[in-house]
Amino acid sequence: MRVLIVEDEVRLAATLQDLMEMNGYNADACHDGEAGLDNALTGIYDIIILDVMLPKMDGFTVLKRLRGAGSATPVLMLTARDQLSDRVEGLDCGADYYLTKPFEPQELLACIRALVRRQPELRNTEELTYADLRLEKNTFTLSCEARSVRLSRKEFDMMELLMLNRELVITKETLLLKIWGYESDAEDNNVEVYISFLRKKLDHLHSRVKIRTIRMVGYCLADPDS
Amino acid sequence: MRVLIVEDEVRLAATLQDLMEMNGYNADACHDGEAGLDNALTGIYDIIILDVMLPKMDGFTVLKRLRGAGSATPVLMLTARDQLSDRVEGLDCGADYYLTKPFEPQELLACIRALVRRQPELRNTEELTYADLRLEKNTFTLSCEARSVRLSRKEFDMMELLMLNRELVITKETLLLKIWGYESDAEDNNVEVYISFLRKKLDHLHSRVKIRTIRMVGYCLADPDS
DNA sequence: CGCCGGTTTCAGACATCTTTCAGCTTCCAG
DNA sequence: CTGGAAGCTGAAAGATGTCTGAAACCGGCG
Repeated sequence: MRVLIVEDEVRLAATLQDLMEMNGYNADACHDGEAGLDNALTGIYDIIILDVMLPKMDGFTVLKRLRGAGSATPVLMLTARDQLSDRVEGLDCGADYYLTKPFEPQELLACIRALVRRQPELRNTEELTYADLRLEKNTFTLSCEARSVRLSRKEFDMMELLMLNRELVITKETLLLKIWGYESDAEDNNVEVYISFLRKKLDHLHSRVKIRTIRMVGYCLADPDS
Repeated sequence: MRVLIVEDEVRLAATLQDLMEMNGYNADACHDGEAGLDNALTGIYDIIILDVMLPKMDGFTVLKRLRGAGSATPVLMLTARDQLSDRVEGLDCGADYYLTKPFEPQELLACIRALVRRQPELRNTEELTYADLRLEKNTFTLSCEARSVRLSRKEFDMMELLMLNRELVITKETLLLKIWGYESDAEDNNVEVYISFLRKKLDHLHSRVKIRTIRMVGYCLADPDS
């Protein structure tokens, strides 16, 4: 789960980023509207936290452009201004939630949980299942029948993406962006290595699920018995 | 678009109902938790506006039961209480938005628009069919009845062109240009080799579709049963 | 500091796709 | 009927993409 934070107060942005990461999200931050829009448009984020007052381009404009480009990523607007007209404008531009500073970390987290819950594909159930596999989100544990193994952070992220996509192919590019982030210099081989780790663990679990390679395209899960 | 209003202050409920109807929604109101839950469970509502303090069953309980019953209808919680713990509890029970009284009608309407705006994105399962064949674009898979084979990149490109052209003859030159590109030194024989690959795979699929050769011109698909 | 789990890097093995080529068949004109 | 052009196809070589074990790296922790 990857969160983009667009907030010009660098210290607050850093605090938010820490808060998110402490709670199991991957988070990137940027500090002006243009960068925010660019990053948001990559489409790799599941949630965007957007300040209203920003250098270069204000939050409303960012939001309008983002929606104009067809993105449906949930956006949580964050601002010191508490005017009614702002809130209405924010919501009508396509924001999904409006939180006014100062706010409690707990409230922000609750909002995010609420937004995530709304996205059917990302629904934050405690566990995710596919065929004979069960992925427990809170313990990073993958199990099959009685056996189970612990996954590392990146193994988990990758398995989660694969399980969410089910039999739909997911490209290496997408995996790279969603797991390593847009400003990482990781390359295809990193994905391959982690796919290999996961296959080893699937083997060890004696799961019937396989990770299928679609050459030149990407990967997807396959359940031979279905 | 049908809205359910669950609010014990009868006058406020009536006002809300009017507000909704003035804005093009159908709205029903009820005044205690039990009635609210019953109505909500009918599943006919697109949005539920839910007060927290209610006779017979409080709003949190209504919400929990509603979610417990598997309903995913967007819920906007409405209350005079502004305590952080309430807001967090409301959101974590499954509310989608939390509005505190007093609020402006405009804000309520904006929230509702924001909740309604969400719509599930369509799954992009692009496929191409011809007679008994199905070509899946995302997995490079060609199938016929229960059988299926994977195509390589060039096999896929060629099959796609043939299927797009249906019974229309496509020349070797076109195939060369479209598949190998303008400045490739591939020659006719490359096309022939790939046609041969495809024929082998069609055979293997037991498809009734044949690739017909038109001497000196090119190729096209043919379905003998049509 | 040294250990540890997690992550990244790298190189060689491996698999698959693509090209090439030679020998074959088919078609048709003379 | 015959020869040559056009088309087909199996095999092998060449190119490219993917897998994976091992080692290096790294940040946190005792």
